[in-house]
Amino acid sequence: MERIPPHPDVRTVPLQRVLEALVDPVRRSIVTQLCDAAADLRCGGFDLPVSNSTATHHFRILRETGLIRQYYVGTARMNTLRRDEFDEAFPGLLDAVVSADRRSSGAAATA
Amino acid sequence: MERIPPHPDVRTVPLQRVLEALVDPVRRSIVTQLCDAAADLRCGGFDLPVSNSTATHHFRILRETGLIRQYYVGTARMNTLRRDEFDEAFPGLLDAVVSADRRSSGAAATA
DNA sequence: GCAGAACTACGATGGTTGTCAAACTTTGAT
DNA sequence: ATCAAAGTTTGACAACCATCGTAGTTCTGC
Repeated sequence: MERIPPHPDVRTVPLQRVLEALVDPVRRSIVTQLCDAAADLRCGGFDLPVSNSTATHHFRILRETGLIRQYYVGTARMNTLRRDEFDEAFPGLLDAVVSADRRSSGAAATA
Repeated sequence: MERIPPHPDVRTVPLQRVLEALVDPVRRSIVTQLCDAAADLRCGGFDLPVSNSTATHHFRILRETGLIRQYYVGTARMNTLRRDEFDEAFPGLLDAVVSADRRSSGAAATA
């Protein structure tokens, strides 16, 4: 039996849904961390300021928005960024958001 | 006496604020219409599905986010897109959002 | 000066949503 | 078989925000 609900076709996801997904700082942090990571990450492998149940909620929204793909490895739920598919559906958006997010988060020394 | 509150320096506006501004469909419609318009538009010149007072609310948020600049001409409040400044602060973001928005709104015939 | 046009400001309200704790499920190891 | 680990699900709660109507402000024209 499948433990993970089906992933949507990103091209059918409306822009509204995408922006609603990316407007939340926690979800944006997930996306950014996934973008910076060399490999896929399990849910518990993220640095998040919320409880487990809240994190689950955010992962679900990202999955339903078509931003991430989830799959199980043992008891660990892995997450991968659906970059290519998403870029095709929303060209330039992920790059712009993630880049701006990195500037914001890593804003410390500009000298 | 100034009738319009001061406009922020776009570079000081956090990404969070920008996304919160762009996530609202009415505000995104304002930005898109402004993008498509040849000249500046007065508040009453937009095609919006909300009351006047609500529209004012949205214009204020866009101004405070640094996306639009407002100025009076008689009794008419004019609006202009701060494209260059915004693009410098958030490269690629406006383009990605407006492009995707146009695809969504104008989605009718693909034949 | 007065009327009207064009917006804005002010409360008030309703719906949405991010948050948590507690209980549950599934898998892997002992 | 049992136990722990890793997440999920459910229900409840609080905060935020888009929306509206009404009243107010500023300018133009007569």
